[in-house]
Amino acid sequence: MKPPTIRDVAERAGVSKSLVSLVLRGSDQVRPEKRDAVLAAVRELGYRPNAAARSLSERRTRTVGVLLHDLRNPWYVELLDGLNSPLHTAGLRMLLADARLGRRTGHEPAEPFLDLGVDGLVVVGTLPDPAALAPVARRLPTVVAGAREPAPPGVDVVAGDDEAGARLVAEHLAALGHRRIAHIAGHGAVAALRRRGFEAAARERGLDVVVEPADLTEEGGHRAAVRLLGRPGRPTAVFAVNDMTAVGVLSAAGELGLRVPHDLSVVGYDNTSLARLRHLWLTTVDNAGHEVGHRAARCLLDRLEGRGGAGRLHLAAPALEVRGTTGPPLTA
Amino acid sequence: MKPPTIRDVAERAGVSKSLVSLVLRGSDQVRPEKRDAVLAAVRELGYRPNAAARSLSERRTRTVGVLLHDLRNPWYVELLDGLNSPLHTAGLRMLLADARLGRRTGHEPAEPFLDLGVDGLVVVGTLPDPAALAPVARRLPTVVAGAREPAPPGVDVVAGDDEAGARLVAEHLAALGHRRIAHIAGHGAVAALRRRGFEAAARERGLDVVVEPADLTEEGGHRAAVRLLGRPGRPTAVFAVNDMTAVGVLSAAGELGLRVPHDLSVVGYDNTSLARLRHLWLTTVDNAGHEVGHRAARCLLDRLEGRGGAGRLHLAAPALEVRGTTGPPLTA
DNA sequence: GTCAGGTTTTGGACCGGTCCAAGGAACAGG
DNA sequence: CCTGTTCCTTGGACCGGTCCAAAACCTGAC
Repeated sequence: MKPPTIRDVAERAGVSKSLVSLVLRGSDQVRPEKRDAVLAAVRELGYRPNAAARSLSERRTRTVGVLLHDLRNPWYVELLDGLNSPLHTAGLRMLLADARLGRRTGHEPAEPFLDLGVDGLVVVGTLPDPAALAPVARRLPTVVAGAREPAPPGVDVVAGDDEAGARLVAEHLAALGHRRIAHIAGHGAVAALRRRGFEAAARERGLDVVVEPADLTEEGGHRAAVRLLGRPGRPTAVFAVNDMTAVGVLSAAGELGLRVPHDLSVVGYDNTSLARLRHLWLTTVDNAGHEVGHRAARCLLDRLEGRGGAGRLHLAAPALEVRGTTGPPLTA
Repeated sequence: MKPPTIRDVAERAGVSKSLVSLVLRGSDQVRPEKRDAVLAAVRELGYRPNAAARSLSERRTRTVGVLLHDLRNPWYVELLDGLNSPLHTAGLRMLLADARLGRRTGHEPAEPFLDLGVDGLVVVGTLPDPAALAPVARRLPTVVAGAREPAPPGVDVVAGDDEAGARLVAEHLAALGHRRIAHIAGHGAVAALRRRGFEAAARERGLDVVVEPADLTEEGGHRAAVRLLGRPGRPTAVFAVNDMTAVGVLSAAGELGLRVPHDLSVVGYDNTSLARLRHLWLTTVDNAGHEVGHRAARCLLDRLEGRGGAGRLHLAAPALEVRGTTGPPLTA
């Protein structure tokens, strides 16, 4: 009835439990005939190693915790995919948790991971309270992926190069002939970088930039766009801090009777599935989520192998994804 | 250097490790002064129980595995939320895995959970291979949430009542005065139920129903809509099998010069965040994801407490969410 | 036939908890 | 003061693996 243990296997194969353990861990110090006997017994009994026992004695779990900022934001999906394959080939499994789901309980979101004894931690996106990460990072190899907030010492940060991505947008709009452009800005470190890159590149090209703050929602984008487009001397192009906000701009434009891209060009950021909807077909910036995930995994693996050192910053090159919401300005 | 164990705490508090264990498990058989001494020692040493050791000796992990069909489909987010709170109050943690991420390796997706020794399993959405669930379900209390495929014996199924939801749509369109309506159908058990409920309710009201097959993507919805709306005698309303498909219908309508809802009413299903975008503002059916998750959690908890029995089917009542894409037909 | 040297195999300690039977303390009644 | 209870504590076995030092087994050489 009870699942078989290594000792049951040993008895069946007529060897000691130590030998079974050796075989299961792939030692080459075992005579082939014994190995076969053990493997046969394993098969016959349907033996599965007990992960709890193993991690108890090995003092590691072969598991890394992945703390997601918010499952509702789908931009991280690609990142997870990139994270998964290097970890998997290294024999590590991923364990996901949503920082928001746990928050209600008042606990520090990474705590379950600490209790579970994961070997490492990947934080995806911006945490509600980045400072809370420090005590965890002291005990656990930690990598932050997709956020740019200042990280505790010894933590690697991997992210897309938001400043460069925003410059791509400015260059694209300038090349189309836009002279008067707006940026709908957000809060947080990532948004600040996007704004900075965009403003710098636009100014270098002598463009007029007006910045309007918003939160990172569709609603916020809509409100900001209404303010922006209702004023005299309205811009011919808008760069929104993310795709969600850009969708808000699109709906505001529609309500104001502006056709996109004829009367107004709109650019988002993140290349979420939203932007790929043919109904929206939003020009946006792809921030190389897969690449970010891949490099975050490599960073973590490095640290797990003992190569510690100070936290480094890795940036992946973003790419402009030109779709249907940008074109030359009306006056050009 | 090493994290403190229960024995370190015992030594510090001047008691035996057994007493520490009693205190930590909240026994009332302990004299208050000893309890305080133990708790103080725990605090001073920063002791955290070792989950691996605990599950090894308790023979359970206080963890349930949640197997997601596909992280890219966001409809399950609400469901997860509903799942989380009952489990959390029962002292169980959730462990997420994506069936697609692991599939590449050729392994059965629930296997990592088996090795990890989770106490129960929640399968969210339709699995690539439902039959693969049977061997797992024999070993583990299992609940399927949000799918309607036939489940192995002893597995509870919790889902929204898709047939009833689809009836709501038919009633809504009939009440608006539509007489000639179309359904864009999908594959799978859920899609079949939606189609059945819709057709039955429409026929009862003497409506003309034409059904067009599609896959469950935006692209598929678009193509189906083009076929449907290009023919003579086109319907005045379209009920799409899900929101994604409905968005495809919207874009097709736009390209054909049909205004929504003036020339064409469109209804989706799932009430995803997509439908809530004011740019789309899609009339849709909310399938009570939170409720489904909640009831799935209760089912699992019941089974964990030994109340086994045959698998039951629980249906949650869906609700129509009327937004901007439905209205009276032109001819009415 | 014995022995050195290498290869396989094994028993037992250990990882950090839980659990239980038995031991000790305290207190009431005789 | 002794005894029987009740209440609190404790030592030690156990969960199912890993790991290591020592034992057992070979092999070829002398």
